[in-house]
Amino acid sequence: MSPRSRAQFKELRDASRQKILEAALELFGTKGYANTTITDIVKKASISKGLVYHYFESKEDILKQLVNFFAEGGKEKISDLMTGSAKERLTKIINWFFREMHENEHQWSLFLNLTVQVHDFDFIHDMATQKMQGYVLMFTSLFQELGYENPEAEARVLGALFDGIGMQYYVFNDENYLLTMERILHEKYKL
Amino acid sequence: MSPRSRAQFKELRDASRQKILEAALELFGTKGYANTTITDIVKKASISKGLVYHYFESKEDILKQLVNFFAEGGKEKISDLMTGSAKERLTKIINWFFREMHENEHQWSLFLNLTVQVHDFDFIHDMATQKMQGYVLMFTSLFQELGYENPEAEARVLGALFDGIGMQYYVFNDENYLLTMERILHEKYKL
Amino acid sequence: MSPRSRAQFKELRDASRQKILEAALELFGTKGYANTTITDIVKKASISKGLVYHYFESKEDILKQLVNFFAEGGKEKISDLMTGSAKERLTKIINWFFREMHENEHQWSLFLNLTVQVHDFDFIHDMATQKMQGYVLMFTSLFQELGYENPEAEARVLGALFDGIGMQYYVFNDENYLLTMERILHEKYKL
Amino acid sequence: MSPRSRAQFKELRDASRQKILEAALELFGTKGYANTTITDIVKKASISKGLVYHYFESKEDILKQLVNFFAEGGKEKISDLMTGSAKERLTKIINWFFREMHENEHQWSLFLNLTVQVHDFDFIHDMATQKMQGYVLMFTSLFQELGYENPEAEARVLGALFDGIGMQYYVFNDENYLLTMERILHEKYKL
DNA sequence: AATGAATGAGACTTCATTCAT
DNA sequence: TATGAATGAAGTCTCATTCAT
Repeated sequence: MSPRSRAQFKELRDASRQKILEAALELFGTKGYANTTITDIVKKASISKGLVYHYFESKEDILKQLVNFFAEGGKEKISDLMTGSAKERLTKIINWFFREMHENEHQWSLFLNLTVQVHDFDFIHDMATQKMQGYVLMFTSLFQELGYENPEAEARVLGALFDGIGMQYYVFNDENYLLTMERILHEKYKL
Repeated sequence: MSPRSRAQFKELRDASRQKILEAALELFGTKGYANTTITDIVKKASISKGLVYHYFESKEDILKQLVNFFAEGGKEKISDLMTGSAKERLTKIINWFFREMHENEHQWSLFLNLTVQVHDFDFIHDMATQKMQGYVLMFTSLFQELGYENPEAEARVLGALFDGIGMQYYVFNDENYLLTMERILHEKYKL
Repeated sequence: MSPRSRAQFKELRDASRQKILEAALELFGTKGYANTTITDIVKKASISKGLVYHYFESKEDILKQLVNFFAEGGKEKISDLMTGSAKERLTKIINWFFREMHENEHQWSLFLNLTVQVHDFDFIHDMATQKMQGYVLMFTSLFQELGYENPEAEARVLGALFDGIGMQYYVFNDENYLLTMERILHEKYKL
Repeated sequence: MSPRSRAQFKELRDASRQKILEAALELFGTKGYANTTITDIVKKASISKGLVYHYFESKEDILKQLVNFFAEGGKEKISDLMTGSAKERLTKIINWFFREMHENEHQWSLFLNLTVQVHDFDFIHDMATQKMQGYVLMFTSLFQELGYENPEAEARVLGALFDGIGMQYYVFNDENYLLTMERILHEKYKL
């Protein structure tokens, strides 16, 4: 596991809550939500079964809180990237994407899992839709500043690329794939 | 009375098998494999529970046979696309991708689902890896013929784009998204 | 399989009925009644499932007819043994027991199986009880003629011995065990 | 409130495990393993279905643990019988056999059942074979000490007799049968 | 805040039996 | 007499959740 995801929940006051979320993140991300049992989580977190239901209403509630946590955190991180020239910002965004992908593997594979199960959880569907649309808007204005002829088209391409790269990384599970694609994107956008 | 003829029995068998596979495809594709129960399949196919096990060894066997069926079918279609000039072939491939996406929604969402559950089923992992690598090789030689400076990079981009577009279509569930992206790709590759 | 059990059902008119009973005998005897499925029987008999229910009302009915068949047959054989001097008769009976044991393995292991499931099938319980009591009576008069001090006691011992030997043969599954025990019984009764 | 203490939990566990094993013993013994359902056990033990799987991995595991439990217990008892003169020991063994038969009916009928299903469970076959051979060895040296002409033959006879008597008791289900046979054995061996 | 035993709905699967021809 | 597809009740087992302390 990467150093960052280890510490992701530090800000939470309760140690048990932290441990549950950490365990759930890794398990949901690797085995999938449906294939992860409360017992799995409990074992990995080294706490008792009952305690889970002290902090969370249900299994789905763990998922919700997990998603909310990252959704909140995501916003902050993204806004950090929005300073500097258009070129600098694009560079930052692309670098950020690959760094996140690499360092917070579980988080991203969880999101991939959830996205696919989008129709089972309304809150996921809403979040995913909003996020994707947000990215497109952001990228559009970026490519506009960079003088691209069809900025929205390029924004949509980049959005789809991010998703596609995430997916292929998940399947290949090969760090070199990430490095290759990062280089390719840098060249593509002349960064 | 004399028993049914061989042909009659085969008809019955094929019809039932077909009903089961069709129901399973739609359900696995929309709800995901894990969230689909045999009872769901049985209800949608309007048959009895026992009959499923007359034709399939297990729930996983239904999945395997579904995947095999499409994997076989897919090969033929793809080879049809490999004639004509490089530009024609690229056009055909892109058109084929969007048409398939649109017409065989359930099949593609099933593949998406499975790809994400790649680590649960070995046969899926193997198939997905091979398929992705196959596409990259095919696209690479295509872009080479088209005189692209870095054909492999462009091939990887297109491969990732297909996956990414598939994913976003799955989430948005909006036909316009497909139309938009198809137009964008045509412009991007000047087709 | 022994030559005799192959031909056991020859006297039945219907070939299919014969095949079903033969298959059921072997399967019930080796795997037990509960662990044998109609499909098992059908496969071994090379007939169709439906046909079983043409000849037999139910799975239990197959068992009943099987048991009846041997119960009837058994009576005849036994009465053949009841001629000659007491010593000759005892010799014949003991020889008969070991020969049957050896040649009609399936039949005897079926009876062993059934005896143990005596409480599930009333007709078995009745038959087993009667058979055992019949043997004791027969043996008693035999040992009386032979001048044994306590003929009934010796009869009960021999009855229990037959059952015990049958059981141990079933467990050991070793022909030498039968030979050894036959010799021992001959010596014991000075035959 | 504070959680239950270790000791309290252990008490709960032991009580439940005990209830399940007791119920299973009686049911497996009377109806047979195959004819006993988990629901039967659960009803007799007045617990929930899920709890069975909290303590046992599977239905077969219940059987295994039952058998192990008695196999362990059996060893101790047997060794208690091996003191004193040869005549005393034989007396003790025979008395022990009939007492056990009478007092632990369910256990012995379970063993009878299992012995007959010997070919379905490897661990049963091994146990049964070993046990039978062990008895023969023990009885042989005993009859040797007692000066019998052919001690091994007599040992085999007694071994088979025990099995046979057990079987007949199971069928007749009559206490008088046991009393009769016990008297007969005492006379037979002049105890 | 914490434990882990206990519950029960529901999942997958099996199989004796029936049905249509 | 014969076939084999079709049924559905019932079996084993899983697991999110609750309960008692």
